[in-house]
Parts: sequence; structure tokens; C-alpha cells
Amino acid sequence: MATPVVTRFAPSPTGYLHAGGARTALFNWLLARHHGGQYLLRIEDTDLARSTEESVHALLEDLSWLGLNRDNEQLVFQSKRLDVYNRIIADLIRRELAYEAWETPEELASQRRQAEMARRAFIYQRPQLSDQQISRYRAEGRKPVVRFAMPVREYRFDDIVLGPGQGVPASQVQDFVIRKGDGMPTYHFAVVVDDAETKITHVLRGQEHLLNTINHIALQEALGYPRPLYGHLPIIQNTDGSKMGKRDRDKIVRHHANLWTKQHNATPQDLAGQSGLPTGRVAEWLKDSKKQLDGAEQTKVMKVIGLRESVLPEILVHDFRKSGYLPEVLLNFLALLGWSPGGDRERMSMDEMIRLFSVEGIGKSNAKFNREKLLAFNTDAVATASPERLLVAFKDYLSLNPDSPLNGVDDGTLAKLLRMKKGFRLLREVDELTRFFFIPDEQVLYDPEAVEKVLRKQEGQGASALREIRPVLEVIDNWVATELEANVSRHCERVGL
RNA sequence: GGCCCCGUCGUCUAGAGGCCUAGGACACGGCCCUUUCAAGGCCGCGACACGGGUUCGAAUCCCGUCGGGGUCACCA
Repeated sequence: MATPVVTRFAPSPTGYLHAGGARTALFNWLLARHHGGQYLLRIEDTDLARSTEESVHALLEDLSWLGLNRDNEQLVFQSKRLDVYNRIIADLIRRELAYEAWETPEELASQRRQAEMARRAFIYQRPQLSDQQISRYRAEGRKPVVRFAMPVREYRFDDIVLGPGQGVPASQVQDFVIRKGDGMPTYHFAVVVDDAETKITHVLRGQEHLLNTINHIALQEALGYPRPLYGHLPIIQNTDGSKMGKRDRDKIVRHHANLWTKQHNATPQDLAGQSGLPTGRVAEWLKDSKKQLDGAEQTKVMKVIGLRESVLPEILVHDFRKSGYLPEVLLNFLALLGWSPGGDRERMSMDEMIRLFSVEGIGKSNAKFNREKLLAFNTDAVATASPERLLVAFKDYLSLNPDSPLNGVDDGTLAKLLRMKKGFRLLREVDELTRFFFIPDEQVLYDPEAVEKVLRKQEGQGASALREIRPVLEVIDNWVATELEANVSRHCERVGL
């Protein structure tokens, strides 16, 4: 009997789940489900400055929308396990496999600068410190970090995606931090301890972790832990080849905000005032591309400058949900970014993916995120989805778009709207193209292109045709399709249209 | 820059030495349908990065070049 497969997804709660994270979660989930194993969820909140409780909620919400259910009832938070980590670290120090290091971040930064100027990679060198120096640092109030004394040798491991012999030569290994100045363990340490404790058998993660693996292996060897199988997934990129991240949206909003201030001869103060945000915040954000607005701030600014949600590329799972994609479609598409069941197979249900999933089908090269294809998948899926499925999805969409006038409309009517717009691509389209039913006439927005093309064409013939059809429709008692068709046709024949 | 990973149509990929005149999907182009926007139908354009080997035979194996990406945190 083979050992059961245990996988995990271990996000850090620093914001919404993004598409790349969702794919990592999906692959681990699929692997576990395919083998009838377990898929665990753990929260890696060791970064005190960036982790938030809201993010934890957002993460759970996104994961549950996607339907990637976990097998551990109790959520593990690393921040609540300090005693466990500290005990192990104390033991490593006692065995002289780890030690306290006293450099300040500034000192390290300057060492790195020197390395960079010398055009070589920075390798940390453990200084020989006397007891006096150490007590002097202590007296200064310095907080030491703990570093793992990495045995200097070549490290190699077999990657289940990239193949055998992955790793680095001895020249690249260095002692790395396992406990930070604030007392929290680093990712490298906590991940090794927790994976071992929960008996994780397979770790599928992004390729950005490939070289980290040697640190984890060294730690496992020092602690007598078994080594799970590692598989490093190709990275998801934007169409231009850059790494896909949430900055992409912020960049676009900033660009339009700057345009807006120019066109309206406005100041950052004006923008801040109108959007109800602190002036300093907005001014800094406008000129500093390293600063980012959070989701709520972004929405406020977009309202002021008249930027529509639909021009922003979706990056976060939340974005896709808000745009009106079906979760199973997102997952199907994400699965195909770096994995293929072989042959021509593309459109798959969750059950099919579980059945067909295998590590062998995971590719090695990076994949660019192609929204057009995702849209096409969604178009297909909503065209074949049952009315019940669509209604549920539509109501979910509306719950994320509280500003839509369709909120509060009864289910029967929503179902009719969905039927009426058959052939739609995104639920957002149904919303935007049918909201004229539910808002005052003067708020109805006309598509200028359509007005030109239809109403104004042939010297306003389009508009007058509509005017003339009105009395024809008014007198119809039995408001059904056949009746409408008959009356409209008769009218058209009469006036020669 | 050091180290590491990768390299089939514009994009995602199928392809595990002869099944390949390289298949599919999305995009794109044309035609059809349609007084909006879509959806739909038919047809088409389009790739093995380059150079050397190995072999009777290479997209598939080896080497080099070039190109892309990752990493070099008290972030994960």
C-alpha cells in the first residue's frame, strides 16, 4: 500500500489571493484529490508587518468561492506556534547548528552594496565575535537574529517537475536567518517544521522557490525530518513577459489619474478631496510608482476620474469574481497554465481534472496569462450552464457589485435577464446591458458608437423607425413573442422596412 | 553580474527518434447570419530560436550560441 498523498497550500495573508496563488492551491488540491489523499491549508503569517486578519478572511473567502475545500478542520496559524519553533531553534543553537547574528539591517545592506559593486552575489560570512563584542551589542540594545549554520557543500535534489539534479554548487550556500529580530521564525524555518509535523508528502509551489529548497533540505537534515517530494511550477507572466502581480492594476489607475489631473487642470489635492482620501496619500501615490492604493482607495479614485472597472486587468481571484467569471472556468483555465492532460483536451469539469491530473503533465516553461482565452472559456461555459447554475453565479456577482441597480431584483426577473442576454461572455455584461430597465431614463447611458451606427444612420431613419414602432407595440394586449413578431412584421411591411 | 531554470504558431499547448506535409484551443483575417453588442456557422493565415554534432532518420538525444525568466531579504 502506497503512502497516502498529503499536500498543502500555505499562503501568507498579505492581501487577496491572486491568480498565481490560486493555481498553486489548485495543483496541490488536484494532486491530493487525484490520489484520494489530503489537502491542507495553513496560514503563514510570520510577517507581522504585512499580515492582516482581513487578508485571512479574504483568502478563505476566495478559496471557498473556488471550491478548493481543505481537509484540516482546524486552521494552522504559524504566528500561534512560536513556542514550538523556539524550542527547536534553542535545540539547534545548543547543538551549534545555529547561532545568534548581530548585524543590523543597515550593515547587511551596505555589505550587499559592496558585493553588487564588485559584481558578485552577496554571500553572508559569519564573523568571529568575542564575548565582549557580543555584550557590547547587547548593551546597545541590538536584537540578534538566529542563523542556521548551513553545512557548506553542494546541494542537489530531484524535482518532480523539473527533473533530477536541481540545486546549487557549494559556492552558493550561506547561513540564512531562521528567526528574525522580532522573534518570529522566517518562512524557511516555519515551513520546514510545519511540513514535517503535518507529514506533507508533496510540495508543489512556484519556481521562485526553487533555490530556497536547498535551505529547506539542509534544515530537514539537521532536524532529522523526512524530505517531501518537491515540484516547482512554471511562473505565470503577463502578456508582456513581466511577472503578473497586483501592481499591474495600480499602474493603470495611476496613469489615468495623472491624465485626469492634467486634463482637468487639477491638483492632487483636488483628486484627494473629491475621492475622500488624505491629500498626502494621494499626492505621494501619484508620483511614486512604488506606492500602491488598496482596493477601496482604488475604487474611490476610479469613480472620480471616471475609470471603469472593466478596463483593469483582473489579477486577483476577487477581480475575476467581481467581473463575473465562473469559478470552475477560472480553475480550468488556470490548470492549463503549466499543465496539460495531453492530447487536445482543454475544457474540463472539476471531476475530469481530478481524474486526469498528474505531475507528469506539468510543464517546465513559464506561461503568459491570456485573458482572451479565459473569456472564451467563460463564454462557452455560461452558454452551456444550467439556468440554476447561472442564477446562483449571477447573484454571487451582484453581491460583489453592490452598486449595480440589479441588486434587489427578484430571482425570476434575474433569470429572465440571463435568458434575454443569451450569448453573453461575462455576467458583468448582463448587468451593464440590462440595467436600463431598472434606472430612471435620464440615467441611461447610450453607447455613442451604437447611437451613430443605428439611430442616426440614414439621416435618423433608425431613430424614426423606433418612434413609429411605439404605437404599434402600445396596442398589443398579449405581450408574447409570437404576437410581437407578427405585429412588428406587419408594420415593417406596411412602411417598407 | 554570480548561480539556477526554461526555449514548438502572436498566446496556451499536443508531441517522449520514424505515426509530423507538426495536431488542438484562443487571438487574427475573410465569408455567412444579424438594422445594437455579442453569440453561432464555414474557410484561411500561422511555429519546432540559431549553429554544430549523434543517427539510415531529430521538434524529439548531446554540445555551443542567442533569447526569456527566477534568485541573490530579519518577504513569503
